[in-house]
Amino acid sequence: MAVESSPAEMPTQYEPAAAERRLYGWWVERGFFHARARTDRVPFCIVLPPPNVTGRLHIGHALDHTIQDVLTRRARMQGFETLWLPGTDHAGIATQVVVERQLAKEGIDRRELGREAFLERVWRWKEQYGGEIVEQMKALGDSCDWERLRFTMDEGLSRAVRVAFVRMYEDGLVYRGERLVNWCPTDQTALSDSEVEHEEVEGELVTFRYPLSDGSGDVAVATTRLETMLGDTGIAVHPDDERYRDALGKRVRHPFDGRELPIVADPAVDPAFGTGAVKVTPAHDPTDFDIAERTGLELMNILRADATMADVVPEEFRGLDRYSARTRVHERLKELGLLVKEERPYPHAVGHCYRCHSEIEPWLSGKQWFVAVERLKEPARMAAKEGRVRFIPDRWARNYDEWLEGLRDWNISRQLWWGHRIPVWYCPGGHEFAAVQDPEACPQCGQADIEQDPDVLDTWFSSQLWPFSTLGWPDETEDLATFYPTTVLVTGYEILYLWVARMIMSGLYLLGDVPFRNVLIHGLVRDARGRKMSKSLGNVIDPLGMIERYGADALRYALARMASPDQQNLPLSEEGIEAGRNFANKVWNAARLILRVYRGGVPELPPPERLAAAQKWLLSRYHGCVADVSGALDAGDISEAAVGLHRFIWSEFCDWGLEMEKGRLYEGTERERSDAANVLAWVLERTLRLLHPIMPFVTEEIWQRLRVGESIVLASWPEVGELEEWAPRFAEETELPFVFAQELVTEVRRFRGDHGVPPKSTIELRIAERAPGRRGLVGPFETEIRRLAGLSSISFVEKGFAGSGYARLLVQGDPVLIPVGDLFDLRAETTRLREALETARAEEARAEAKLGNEAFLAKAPPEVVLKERQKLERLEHETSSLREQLEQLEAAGS
RNA sequence: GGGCGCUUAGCUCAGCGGGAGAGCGCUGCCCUUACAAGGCAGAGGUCGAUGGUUCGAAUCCAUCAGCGCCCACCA
Repeated sequence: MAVESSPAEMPTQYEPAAAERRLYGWWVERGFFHARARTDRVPFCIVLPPPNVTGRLHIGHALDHTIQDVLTRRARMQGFETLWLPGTDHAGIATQVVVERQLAKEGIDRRELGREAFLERVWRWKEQYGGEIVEQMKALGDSCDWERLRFTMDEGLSRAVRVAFVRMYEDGLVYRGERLVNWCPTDQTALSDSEVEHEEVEGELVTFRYPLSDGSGDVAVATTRLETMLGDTGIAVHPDDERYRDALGKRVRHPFDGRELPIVADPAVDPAFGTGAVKVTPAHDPTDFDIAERTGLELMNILRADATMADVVPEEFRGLDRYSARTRVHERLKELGLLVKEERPYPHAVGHCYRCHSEIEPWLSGKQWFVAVERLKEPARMAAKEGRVRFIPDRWARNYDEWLEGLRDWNISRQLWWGHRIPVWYCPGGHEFAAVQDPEACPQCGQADIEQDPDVLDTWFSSQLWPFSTLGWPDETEDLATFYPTTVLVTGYEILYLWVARMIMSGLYLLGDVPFRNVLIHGLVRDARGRKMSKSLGNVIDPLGMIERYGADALRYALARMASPDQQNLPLSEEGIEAGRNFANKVWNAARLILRVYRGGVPELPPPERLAAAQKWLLSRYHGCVADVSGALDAGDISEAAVGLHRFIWSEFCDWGLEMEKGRLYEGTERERSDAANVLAWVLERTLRLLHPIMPFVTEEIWQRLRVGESIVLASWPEVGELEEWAPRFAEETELPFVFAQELVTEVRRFRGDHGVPPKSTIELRIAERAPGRRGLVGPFETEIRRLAGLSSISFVEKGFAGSGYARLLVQGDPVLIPVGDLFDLRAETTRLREALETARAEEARAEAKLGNEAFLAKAPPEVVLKERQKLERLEHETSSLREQLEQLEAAGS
């Protein structure tokens, strides 16, 4: 799809919308993003953290995807066999809840519908909305291999889940047990520890008394969840607590149902806290559960699945929800005079459901499935310690390690319907077995009326297999052989434990190797759910709206610019995206200029002896840019790369590089024009390639107009070594003269501005040579200086030159004289020079003091001392010049 | 309760041992044939506080203050 339009047809403003759609479709059609498993190239692979199938792309995805696409596109240009594998997650709870809500609007409860009909509804929902996020990824420009698109409930991935489960089951790593679980009363399912978010709430701590049943007094206990006292089955004190020595073995009487609760001793009780006595509610508190196990206290489950009071509690509380029950218990204790103390507010952390945000109840929900993590965690810790998995930034490695160290068994059964059903069957004969294929009968006793476990697996159970299940595991596919372990995983830190750590454990266990060699962890964009952050920027930023308005490149640039690995919070504003849009437009217009003078084809650099100093300068700056960008990307610092490109393109290439070529381009000889055009096109073409991973569309759009190849997607990544031979020489040759030229031009422009001298009136400039060699400094850039500063001529005068009617500027200590005639008011300039003299003198004094310091001379490295000497020399030169100028001015003015 | 991070220009952040930087915002001038989504010039900071190490500290160390995040079964 070579672009046929000529430069003249390039509008003055870049228009992203049409270009993006056209280019993306063409890229996919040409198969540029498709990776081959049979390859001689070195593989590079990223698997996309699968977004929820029914989700919409939010700004957090946009960031995550931008980083991945930058790495992917660059790897492709570097010649790797590059695979970015996309896919979506069925997101068990999240999706089920959405569909349930949908049904609720129609007045239907999922239980009425039945499991199969309900699942049909979910699948229909998935078909309807499941593709949306894929389309949105395309709008962003994600260069995924769409031929490999996966979904966690695909046939292949479902089989991977079963194989993994069965293998772990048979290996004793998956077991079934009855323990307290984190129960969400709203979603009515168990959750793993990782799915519980602890948050501070302003609670209350209520202390009340249990009367001893022998009438010899009472025992005070405290709680933040007063309603749980209905399920108390004992009181515990520390075994060594003197205060309760006599109470041990006695009983207290429950004030509402008269049950007698034993007082037991357990070391888990902290005698220093509160009264030193703890009410024990084994069925509703993990610590209490453990105490009960050790001391033999009974379990009393007082909650129903929806967190209302069960029938075991006294009638007056029955059916109340937990909060009403709390109030009611409070009232009744007060009536009975058993309340001792109320502390309110009493801030403490309470677990909340990560999906619906209800308060979690520790609850006995019958038997649940668990993964025993003891044997999994050590290999995973070792892999990080030995560097087989590298975290970027590496401080996450420590968090990872400590999390694994404290990890407890993982509850994987969910009381949901949407998900991978647990592949375990039970037969009336009491046998239990796991199978990859649906069995017809019990393998032990042959009975046919077997029943499958009703629960489904935690979504993260399938997610943990993602880096290899997507590549074909458990089959030994070519994809798996080529691309596993993958190169890098890119993700936010919020799912480091939920997901990343588990992939490492399962990859090591099931395949014997880590799933990825690097984990690039980025910060969080202030997100769409309006989550905290006191300094909220206000409204949610919708990536798609931004793409429509400013273009995908603009959004990508804004995100890339923030994506520094060290940053945890990545604030994004619409102004930032606007800046991205402006940048794209800047590149576009630089290209417009060049395309007016460059005919297309592969640019060729003129031989070095034909290069103007300005061209050598530009080439050496370009060389620095390649090194910076490559270095930044190697270190995973997308931000650094984006900022470096912006600086080079805008402040160096456009502001000076292009401006300095205009003379040759518009007024030069035929050869000068052609050489200048080639140099500019050469730098532009390579710069586009450097920028392409971040801003794929505008770079392709321009690159094709340069007619250097089919697509920039397949172009090679610019070599740092390309100018290795010349760049240092160019830099050395041009650096000092360029800085002088730049300062001179700026000073003259400032002078024009301050005194209203219009750009069109040319100036005959004189430079008083104070030091030898100034002519040599001006020479290489003389024509450029004249053009940019609007000078008709530059001449040199002796240093004592004392003509009147001149304004006197100072450039690097050299007096620069601008003829201004008799009517010109020089007072402003005089003031300016005075101020300049003052600062220069202050700096001079500082340098003198430093060089007069013996310790400095003795201990500072020689190059620092040398630098300081040069600085002092320069300042001396400058102050004496300034004094002289002032004298001249005063003489002329008087 | 444990751990991590942040505090630099009005805003958002780079710099992490040797002369305070960027983007946006602000001020002035300019529709100069690449770009007004632009050009040119400019204003603006005792680098959170205190103490220490050092010839030299925004940069290293300690303490403190404020902010944020992660982890955590103290009623």
